[in-house]
Amino acid sequence: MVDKPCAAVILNHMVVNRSPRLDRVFHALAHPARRAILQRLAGGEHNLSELAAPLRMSFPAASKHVRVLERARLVRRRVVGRTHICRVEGKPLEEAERWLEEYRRHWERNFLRLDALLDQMKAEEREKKPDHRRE
Amino acid sequence: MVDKPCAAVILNHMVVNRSPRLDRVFHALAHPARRAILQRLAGGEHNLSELAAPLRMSFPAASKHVRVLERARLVRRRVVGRTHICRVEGKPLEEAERWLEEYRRHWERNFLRLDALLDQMKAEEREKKPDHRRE
DNA sequence: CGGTTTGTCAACCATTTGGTTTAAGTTTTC
DNA sequence: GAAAACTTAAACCAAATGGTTGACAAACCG
Repeated sequence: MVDKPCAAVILNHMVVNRSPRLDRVFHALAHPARRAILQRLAGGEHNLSELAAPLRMSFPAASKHVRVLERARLVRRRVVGRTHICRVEGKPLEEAERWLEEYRRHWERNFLRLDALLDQMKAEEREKKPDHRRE
Repeated sequence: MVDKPCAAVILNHMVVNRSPRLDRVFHALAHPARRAILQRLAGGEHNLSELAAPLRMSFPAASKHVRVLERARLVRRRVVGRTHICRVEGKPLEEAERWLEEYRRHWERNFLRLDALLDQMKAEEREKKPDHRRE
């Protein structure tokens, strides 16, 4: 009852491919303030005050953004004295990059296959044009 | 009045580095249903009914997800008759990948620099240890 | 023509997000 | 010990998200 036979093959990979970690990573990257924080941290460690200073928002707001980055495991903090020092973490980003890479790979492979199919159809049409079936 | 001199250099790149397109792309990728739609579309074109079928949600909900993907320019639709046929678009994803790549580059370069700094500090400490200053 | 398929729109709802302000908790410093 | 620095917590708010249902508009098929 699936719409098309070729769709069933693809369904192996999806239906509901839950991945809360990936959700959190992409969501964390979806806000300019959080990307700014990450870019800042890419230059080295900073505490919360330093991170919040250039952002045009209140300190608690910036603190919440850092917390979002932590939930996505993109940032880790260590508390030394009264300051909370943050640094970036690489592994979660790798997963996101891997998803994008696989997506692109799948997509480009399909394009090649589509080109081949079009060539084949063109060749078939050249040989026998009497058989006229739509769809 | 900026906290540290080295911070001012980095501030060129940020403060408020608005990029609504990037926001939309990452936000679009942050939901499992939308990633599933993209993976499905990576295998070829589909209309809305086909996209909505495997998703455990109402048709209008799925339609909204496709609309989010369209606003992010990750998906384009063409209307033929009563069916809306969707296909993936590659360029916006490239921008996201570029951001991730630059972020990683910046971050890894800093790690190298940090290693060099640690070596230098170790060497200095070896030569003259009388100067004992905390921080 | 009438019914079915395909899809949108509008209204509604619960939850999350992103922001604020004010208060409170720890360290450090003087 | 008092003040200042660095953060969190709590209360609150507006807007966005993610989902539902029901009504409607086309387009296709019989």
